[in-house]
Formats: sequence, C-alpha cells, structure tokens
Amino acid sequence: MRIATFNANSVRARLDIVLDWLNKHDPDVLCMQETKVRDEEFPLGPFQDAGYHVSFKGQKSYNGVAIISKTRPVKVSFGLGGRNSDETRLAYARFGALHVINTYVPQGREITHEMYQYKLKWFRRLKKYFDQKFTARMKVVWVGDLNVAPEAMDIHNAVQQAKHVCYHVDVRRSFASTVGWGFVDVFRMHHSEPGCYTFFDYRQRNTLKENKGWRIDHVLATPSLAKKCTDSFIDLEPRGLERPSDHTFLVADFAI
DNA sequence: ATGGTCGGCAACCGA
Repeated sequence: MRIATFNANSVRARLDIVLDWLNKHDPDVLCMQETKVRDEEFPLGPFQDAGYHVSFKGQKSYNGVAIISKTRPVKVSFGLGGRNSDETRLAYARFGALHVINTYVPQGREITHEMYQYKLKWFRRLKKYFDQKFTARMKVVWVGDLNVAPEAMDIHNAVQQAKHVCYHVDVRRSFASTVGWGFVDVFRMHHSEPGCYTFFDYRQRNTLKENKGWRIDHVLATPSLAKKCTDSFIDLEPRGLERPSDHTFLVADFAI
C-alpha cells in the first residue's frame, strides 16, 4: 500500500504533473492540498480515466483538499467539526481498517498575525479530533502540508528562522503535542540524515539546486501502522519540471 | 529590511 501527499498549489495548473506522477509511481492513495478549485470545477474526469476515485472539498482561490484512491473509500468526511470546521482543510477517508486524514494546516502568515494563533489552536483542535474519532491502537495515517518543520534539521537555515510561523518554538510545541497523540514520523523512521526537504520557496533563486528547503509535508502513522512502513521518500522531480509546484511529492510504502 | 515568483482571478491576496 503506497500513500503519497502533494501540495498541488492548484490541481488544474498541475493536472498533467499529477497524472504523470500517478502513472509513474502508482500510489494507492494520493492526498492533495491547495487544490484551489470549487467542487463543480474539479477536474474529476481525468482522475477517473486514470482509474482513481476522488473525494474532494474545495472553494474558490484558496485551500481545498482531495483524496485520490484506487478503491472507493468506505467513509468520507470533511472538516474538524464544530464552528469554523475548515472543511477545505481536512479530508478523511476510511479504506477498510485504514484511516486516512489529509490536512492543509493554516500557514499562520506572521507571528503577530491572528492567523498564527488560529494555527496553534488548529493543532489543539486536531488533537481533540483524533481523540474523539480514533485510538492510537487503530491504523491511522495523518498526512499533508502541515506547515511545520519539527526540528532544526528540517530547515536549511534554522538559526535564521526562529520567528518563522513554520518553525517558531510555539508552533513546534503545538505540532509536537498533536503528534504526541500517538503518531510516528515514518519519513524520519527511514531517514535520519539531514538535508531532506519537501518545500522549496520559489520566491528565492536556486532553492532546489542549492537544496535550500523545508520539511513541512509529513506522513505520520500510529505505531501499529508505522511498524509496517517499509520505505518513505521525497520525489524532487516535479520541482525540476517546467511548471513546478513549490512542494514535492512525499511517499510512504506500507506492507498492508 | 526588502523583494523575489507563482496561481487565481481580475485588484490584490496568500504562500
């Protein structure tokens, strides 16, 4: 079972990249974030033609999540629940005993911005969501653009980023608390080396060439599932293409 | 400190 995640930054603009990638890497599940499209305009046909089922929730211009899968999920839902459920930031799908949660965590904008507080709160709400819906003994996988570099080794220039909304000590604590609900970072499980990144800012030059990136996309699995993770890797290739996304594809393989 | 580049969408906002 291959599970992958990709922040598309517009599923329509990256459609060819995603379809080519599906064809090449043959994942069972691909979670996408920032699809940036209303549901009625989602390019469903091309995915169906490629043999995939798609569960999606989007809006105009911003956010939007999709779970692309070879089999039809038993159950699908969107959002954290409650007020400001953020349905275009969280997608859930169950495949048999496997529970997949795909999130596009709020970026936070600035440390002083109210969206940063919203981001910290989002991690608390998400932990509660896990508490209410699952137990850490179940096979749960949480993937997506989580907008947090958990450790210094997850950014090329950590010392300069102490006040960045994706690395500040408070956001790392919030993230760690939610991870502490019962998740294992399966990418780190297979890669202890530094210099592994999933995001390369294209507002700056040569970030990919000089490997100046951030590891802010993640695959996190509960222990019983993590135990079955045979490999995880980052595919940098889409960054080298003509119309790259700033994010890469992150893959995890499970012997289930 | 600033600006750099994208995508959506039609002026800027978000990243």
